[in-house]
Amino acid sequence: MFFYKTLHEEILRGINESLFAVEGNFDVILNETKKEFEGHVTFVVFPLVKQAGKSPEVIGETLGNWLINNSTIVEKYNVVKGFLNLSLKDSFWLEAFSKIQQKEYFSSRKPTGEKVLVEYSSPNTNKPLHLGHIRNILLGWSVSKILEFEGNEVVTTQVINDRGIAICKSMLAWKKWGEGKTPETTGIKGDHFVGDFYVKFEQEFVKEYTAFSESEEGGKIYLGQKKENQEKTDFFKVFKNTYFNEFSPLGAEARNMLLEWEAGANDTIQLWKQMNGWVYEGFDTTYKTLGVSFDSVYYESETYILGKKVVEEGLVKGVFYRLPDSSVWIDLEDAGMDKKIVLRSDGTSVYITQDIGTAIKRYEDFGAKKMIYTVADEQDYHFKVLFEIAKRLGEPFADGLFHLSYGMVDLPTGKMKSREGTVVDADDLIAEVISEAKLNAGERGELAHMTVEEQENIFYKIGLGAIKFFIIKVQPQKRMIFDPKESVDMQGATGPYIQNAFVIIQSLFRKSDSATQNKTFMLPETLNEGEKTLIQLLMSFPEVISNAAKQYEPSGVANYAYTLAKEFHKYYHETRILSAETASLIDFRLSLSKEVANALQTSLNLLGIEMPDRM
RNA sequence: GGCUCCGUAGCUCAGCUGGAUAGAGCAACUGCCUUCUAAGCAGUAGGUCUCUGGUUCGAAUCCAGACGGAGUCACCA
Repeated sequence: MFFYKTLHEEILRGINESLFAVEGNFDVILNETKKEFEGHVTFVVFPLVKQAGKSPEVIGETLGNWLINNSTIVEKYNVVKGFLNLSLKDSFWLEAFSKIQQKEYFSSRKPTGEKVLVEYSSPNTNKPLHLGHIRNILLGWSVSKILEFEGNEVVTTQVINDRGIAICKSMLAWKKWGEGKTPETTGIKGDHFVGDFYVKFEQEFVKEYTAFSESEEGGKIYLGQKKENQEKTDFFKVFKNTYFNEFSPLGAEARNMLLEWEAGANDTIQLWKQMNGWVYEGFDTTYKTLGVSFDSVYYESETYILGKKVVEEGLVKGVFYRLPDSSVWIDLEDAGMDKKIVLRSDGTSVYITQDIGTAIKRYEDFGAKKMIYTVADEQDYHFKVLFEIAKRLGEPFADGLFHLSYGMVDLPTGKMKSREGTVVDADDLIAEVISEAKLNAGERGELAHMTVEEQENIFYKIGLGAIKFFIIKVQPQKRMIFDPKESVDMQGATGPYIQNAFVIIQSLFRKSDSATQNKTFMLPETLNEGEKTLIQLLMSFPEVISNAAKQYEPSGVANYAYTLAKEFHKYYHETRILSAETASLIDFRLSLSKEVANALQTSLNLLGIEMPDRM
């Protein structure tokens, strides 16, 4: 609120001189005046009532009067109940505007010297990315951009779950039914290709399981193990996992493959590398389309051993303890959590062990004392435990760990379920929203003169702007309902609405007389309310970004950009810009528009959204 | 059951470091393109901010409890 520093001081002086002596540091809190009242800034006088010994109205009048006579900024005031509404002089707005025009205003802040690592995406390699990943990726990316803007040195990273039974299922299915096909020979994107074999495995497994449940052997098991009054279909719903592990030939083959992988069997490792390679190619395409990138990547197949050494050291320090069956634990009950296993009795590591190891490895690699994990809220407890363990191990980064938790994405029909085929695929969604942008643009005809390539680029920016804004405007901690129909909508509070405000401004500059552009203009003597509102919004830009950085929360930036775009649309409608009364007024309005465009573009860039020049 | 998160208009969401008569968008209805891009603007209608208590001059916002929804409490990840 550095624009209001002088006003703060003046109000404080006013209280001292017209009401009573202020003791200590009294906090003058200013609010923006609500639209339905006259004024720009409101000072609430209720907190002064007791000390002043006067009614709120009298205090407001007294202070307002004092400001009229002594303030360099306040032009008018009015008092409504305990609210002192202040109208500020045009000179104040113009001075503020000249600060906004300085180059640094929309550039990233001076380096803080702080290094921050941001983890996001972190998928499994057995299926393509879906809507849930998109929310994760957009959040993580946006937070990394915002932190970077605030002067932090940011390292983006992910840890890929590239091992385990899931990928073995895909591998087995490909081996059995793949007929040597590849993404190249089929023209299917690599991650989808591998995902299709995962689905194929499940289909074959279900066939096998159905046959089993109808067989004589299955019948015996049902009769022998069923609970009282349990229907056969209900029993076999629950029994599926046990069947996979204890009876299924396919299950046995898949598990055998996992054992071979762990033993380092050559053929299996080759196949594993081959299939994961296809998946990574597919992921890379999607990441590229989404406009995100990673400075580093960790693989669970490499990091899962890392934690073990740490556990051994922690045992010596007494942070962990070993049970007779040789499993290793940590007792977090005094911190309000449970006991947690960190090494299995067979000496292998569990999920959290890897995470401890990975965190330490990352600290060795990058020396970032702040690490942010973008992971869905189903893992809230996991990260609470992880961070507590880091603390007890005395890791230097333990206090800088943050779980950027976000709610799951639901569909209007309910939860996304891969088994029921209701998962929204990332690539499909992106394609859909781009073609919707194309459809809309076709109706408008603004782009008719451009080459196909230029047009495609614009549809892409608009489509991605729509989807990204739609997801990022919702606060992370809230579960969100994703309506595919709404997400491709480009009217109202959407990415394209904001892009449109930007595009209109670009058009103004194209149409304005180039001789008058960027010339130093005479400041107009009077500003209209729309101009003051825009300047006031531009003034709050730094605060919006720094709040987003402090809270690791980009939704405020999205909402800010929308508010600003809305005010601009309104201003544009009410105020003539290119045909203003004087040349200098034209210049001023163009300059103001330009700063609005800067604010919109900078804000949306921090959300990973690009601006088209036309649409 | 313990813990965590969520509950605001028909729907999707803002507002939450306490301030005025709780705001947008969508959907519905009315106007506005011979004037700078109508992906726009203006308007009508829509509310017991889940409920109950507490703190306060003042509570959607803070605290406690209840109700409803979700998640989690694995030698899964």
